[in-house]
Amino acid sequence: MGTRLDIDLDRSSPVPLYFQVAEQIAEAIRRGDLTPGARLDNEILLADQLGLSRPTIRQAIQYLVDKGLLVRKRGVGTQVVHGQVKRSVELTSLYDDLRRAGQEPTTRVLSLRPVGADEAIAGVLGVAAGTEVLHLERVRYAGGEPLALLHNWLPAGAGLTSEALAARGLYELLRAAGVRMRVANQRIGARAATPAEARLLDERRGAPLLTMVRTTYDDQGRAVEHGSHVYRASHYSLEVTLIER
Amino acid sequence: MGTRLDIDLDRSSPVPLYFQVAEQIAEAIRRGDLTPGARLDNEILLADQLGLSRPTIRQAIQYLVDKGLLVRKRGVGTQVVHGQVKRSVELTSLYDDLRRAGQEPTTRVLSLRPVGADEAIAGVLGVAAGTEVLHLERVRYAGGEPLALLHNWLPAGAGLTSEALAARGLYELLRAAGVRMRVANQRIGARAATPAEARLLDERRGAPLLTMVRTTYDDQGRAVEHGSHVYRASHYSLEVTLIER
DNA sequence: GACATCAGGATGTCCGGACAAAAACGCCGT
DNA sequence: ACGGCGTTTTTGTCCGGACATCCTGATGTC
Repeated sequence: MGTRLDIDLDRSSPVPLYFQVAEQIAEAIRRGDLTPGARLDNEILLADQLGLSRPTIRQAIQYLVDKGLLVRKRGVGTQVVHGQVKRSVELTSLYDDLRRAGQEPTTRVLSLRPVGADEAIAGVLGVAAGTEVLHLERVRYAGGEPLALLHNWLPAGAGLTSEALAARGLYELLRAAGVRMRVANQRIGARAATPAEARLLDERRGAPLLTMVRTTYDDQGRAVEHGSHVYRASHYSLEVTLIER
Repeated sequence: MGTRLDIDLDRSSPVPLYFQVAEQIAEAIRRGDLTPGARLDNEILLADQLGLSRPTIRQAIQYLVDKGLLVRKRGVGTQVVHGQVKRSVELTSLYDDLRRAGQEPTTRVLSLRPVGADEAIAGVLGVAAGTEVLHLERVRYAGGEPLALLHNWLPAGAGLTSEALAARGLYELLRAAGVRMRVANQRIGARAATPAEARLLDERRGAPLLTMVRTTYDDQGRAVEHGSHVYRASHYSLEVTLIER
């Protein structure tokens, strides 16, 4: 039944076999070799064709099911999901999003200095009140227009400089510094622009702004970054994809 | 090392063993028996204690890692994640959220009738333009105050009545009708209230509103619901948790 | 012809074992 | 006292098999 996939495995590679399989199936879907609704061969047959065991195949398929690319149904089989589920959502920053959209974002750093954490900031970052944390204030531009006003607080000032921040995104710099971000909690709302915000963002006073307060945690659940951002609603919206397991 | 968990298994239950284990570990974390940072016994020991095999234990732990409750590190062990990662995000509706928050939501159905799908709606629902779809317009109240104006389009009018919608949430009704929602794509933005919206929501004209356009798909990737909603920004915000795998 | 029953096919769950790789620890020499 | 090396611990990956459960379609009966 199934479209005969040709998947080649490299057993000497450090990349796990299940991952090699998953990637090549995903690639076949992207390429269009596997069209939406197409049924994969059953797991046992697939395992046989590739010379792998069924658990390994299952692990590969499960990985793609979690990503929303495949759908399994007991007694029926495994199919490529119908409809284009825009794959997105990873832990990205505004900068990443803009870059991917082909825009050329620029950044103006308004402020970059250590401050004593007040009660609220200390609470979310999980440090004692009064501890020195790095406070960061930036304006992000895209296409020559101001887009967002970004406030961030970070526990350990990991060697961030104004120059680096002007050229690259915060998340990119943190990742390069070896920080492994894993969980982010975001609260999204809206409110009217204050006069100061309106001036910085080239909007009328009282214009609707999209607000996002986010705290990002690493592997260990330690807060690595806390941000309070406002976006020009007329120029930006957020996209989120949820997958129920 | 680990705090001795007592987990009891029911092998005659139809609930999978790995799920029984996962639930009881999660419960121990919620209860505080397992504090953040606490190390679990290693997988082999755990399997031995419970009389299960290692793969089963691994499946249980993996489930909790995916949910963001545990963290695994090779050579180290499995720990309860530090910091409270507010668990949320499943595919819920505004109604569910309010109920969980202890509020008593009410709904006024403004309109409930079949309409011919225009180009845009037909596109997102995956039907031919002009096909009859159910259009639904509601105002949601909480604590006696209007909170949101909800517009929805559904492909097959699955026996929805005004009475049912006044008493329960749309998602609840769909689930009860056997619809299995799995993926949702949301775009979140903000804009100023139109005069009509301001009147319905008891806001001033031009007040900032949070907007959300969502399309929900089932197992097969078929669209089951499309909604365009506006929320009073002064009374509501959205919370989203992202977990990177 | 319609409904109930049965068989086949597929995924779901679970077991037991084996080796690899990464991280932490202790030992030892300098 | 310090640094390097090997050992131990623990999770990561992979195998092969067994039975359960669910869905679908065909068969058979009324």
